[in-house]
Amino acid sequence: MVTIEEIAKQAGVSAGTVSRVLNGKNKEDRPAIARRCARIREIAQTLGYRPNVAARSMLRGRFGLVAFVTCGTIGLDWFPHPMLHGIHGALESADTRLTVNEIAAEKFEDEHFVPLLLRESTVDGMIIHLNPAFSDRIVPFFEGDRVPCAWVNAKRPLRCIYPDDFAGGVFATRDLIARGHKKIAFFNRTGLNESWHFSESDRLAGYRHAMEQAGLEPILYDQGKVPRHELFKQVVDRARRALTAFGDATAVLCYEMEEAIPLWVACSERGIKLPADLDILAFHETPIESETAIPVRTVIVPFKQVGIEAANMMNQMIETGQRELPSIAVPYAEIETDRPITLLPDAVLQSAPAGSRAGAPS
Amino acid sequence: MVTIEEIAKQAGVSAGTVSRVLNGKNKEDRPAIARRCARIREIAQTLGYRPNVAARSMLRGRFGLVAFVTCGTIGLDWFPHPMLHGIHGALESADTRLTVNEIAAEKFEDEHFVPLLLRESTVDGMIIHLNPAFSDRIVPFFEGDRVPCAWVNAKRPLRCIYPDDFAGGVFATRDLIARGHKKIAFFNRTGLNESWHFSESDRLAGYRHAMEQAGLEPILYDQGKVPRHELFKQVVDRARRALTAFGDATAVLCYEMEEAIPLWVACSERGIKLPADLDILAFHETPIESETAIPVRTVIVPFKQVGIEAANMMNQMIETGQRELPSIAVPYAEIETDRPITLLPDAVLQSAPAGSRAGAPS
DNA sequence: TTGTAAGCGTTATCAC
DNA sequence: GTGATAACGCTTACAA
Repeated sequence: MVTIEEIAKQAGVSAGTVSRVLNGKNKEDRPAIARRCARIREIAQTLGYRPNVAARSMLRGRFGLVAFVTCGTIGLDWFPHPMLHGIHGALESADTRLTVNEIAAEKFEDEHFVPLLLRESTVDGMIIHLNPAFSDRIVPFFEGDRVPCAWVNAKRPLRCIYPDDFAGGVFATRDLIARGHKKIAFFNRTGLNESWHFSESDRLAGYRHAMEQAGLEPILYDQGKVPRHELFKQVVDRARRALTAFGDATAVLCYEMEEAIPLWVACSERGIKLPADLDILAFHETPIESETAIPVRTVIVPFKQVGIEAANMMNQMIETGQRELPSIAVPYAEIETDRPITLLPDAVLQSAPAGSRAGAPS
Repeated sequence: MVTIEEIAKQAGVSAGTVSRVLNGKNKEDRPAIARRCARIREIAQTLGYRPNVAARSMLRGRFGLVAFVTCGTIGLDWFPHPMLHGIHGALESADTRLTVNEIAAEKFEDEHFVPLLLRESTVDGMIIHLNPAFSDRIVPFFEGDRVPCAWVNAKRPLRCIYPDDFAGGVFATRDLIARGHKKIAFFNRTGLNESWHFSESDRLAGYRHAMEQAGLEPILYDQGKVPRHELFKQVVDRARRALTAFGDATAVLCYEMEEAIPLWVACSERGIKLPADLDILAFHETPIESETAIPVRTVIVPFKQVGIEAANMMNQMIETGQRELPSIAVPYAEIETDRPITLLPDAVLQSAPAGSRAGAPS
């Protein structure tokens, strides 16, 4: 590895000087000096010098690294990909790196379990996605830590960033109303008095609110209490019953894609054409139609923005030391029919010319 | 932050001693010594000591960090989630951390572009997922680097780890044959002499091979050259034409989920019942039926295993300095109808008792 | 603007 | 088994 020392030797100056020049801490106002600085930079470039982050971290007392923690179980360690995207982008803008840590929640059953992430000191903060299927009891484990936490897709007064699902329910319902629908149903995942995640009851409440404001009658199907482990079984059966319950509705707002697709299956069994006979709108992180070719419109859950806000909050906590930041409900803004996938035409990319970057021959 | 120095002070020993004890480098064979060591550990525990990874890295000359690089463009920065899972798990077993770096491929059009990842020295290696939509010209950019690379889902002689799609095609076709089918079609994404990714031509070749070996006639639909940017458009139209071309086939093997769903749409338009009238089998990373409720069986692409092998290869490169490792084709092994989603019953998790881990009050 | 030197937290070496 | 001490690569007073 190329060190500052080597550059210093080649340039015939001291390490401190190289460091200062490379970090732009010299004015370089006189030509002779400017030339020398240029030479130093050139040598660094030629040698392929890259500052050693570990050394820098020690001085700064910061790692420049934030963890994205997903806390689920195998097969349930799901997180929305756009969220990762948002987090990554926002951290990058602050020259911060991102490390990903999957933690199987079962492991916490062993009370002595400490994840790798917390066994050593490596990160300045943690952005945590606690899978909705898990109990909140893991929360204090992380909240009690010395390293600051922000929580995505969770809803508590402090340090949480989540989609504003009540507003989302209103937003989606108003879209259907604006399209001229009067008989609009809502297809829930669980029973109407149950909720497997706050997003479910919030979207439903938003729907109810918007319907009431418009003087329309809510149309619902109450499937009673569905045990957690049954949630993803017999979905088509439930969709068939729901469709019957919805009667002459002309539009259905679905809690998620997992409701929309079985509903569409049920429709196609009965010869109901979409979207002509029934306008299905569903919440999902990416446009359902472009993923599945099924003609369903999608209310885009703003997970990317959630990620961005979370990363920004994290940066703020790190910069200021503040921990008591209020939570953020991120508004909904998009309804999409199709995602314009832009595949690049056959060859757009230039290969990077050799020597165009810091990395040099080994 | 708690340092070794503080522990040393409290314990009345030197820093070196604390380090040795905490790293288990003492035999601790005599009771007096064992007791002292225990006390040191206890103090560390109470103080919530965590070794500073940056300091450790400097000594070791290693970061204990590997990057997963996804090189695509917004909306195309896709990678299979199970792969991340596999990489994460295998790295964790080697006490190595994982950092994720998304790089928008367009940025390479600027020849001076250097991603954050390569501007500083932070990782011991890079596992790269180059989106199939991109040109291979980015390859030398990374391969020329000082930091070792492994490539996932790419196919070259060295340092690549990819699903063995030829064998996968054989595997899937034989499954259909074993189920008694004789008229088995293959539904390709592009024209038969085109291929947008090696997996497409390999699966097709595997299918052809297995059919031939069984003395069966391949049934294909050649859609001619589909321009890249048209690939994901008019998919249902193409599926309708394909279905017509397949004639009296009783089973169809699809290149991917994006083929299977439109095909199913086309079937349902014509009143063809699945799986009774037509047995659809498709390649995908996770079971299609549990994701979409559509009755299609899935040949699981072994991306998780690809991730595991990649991480292992990376570890080996780091350990041994070897760079000329031969590529690995990972075999197919699973066909699934449904994924058993195990949602935990309502409360399984114990909250971690305070003090059960290194982290202590701040 | 420069060189010198101290120091970040840890580990390894070497006498004791 | 222990305690000094040096070293890892870098930044930053401080004095020149």
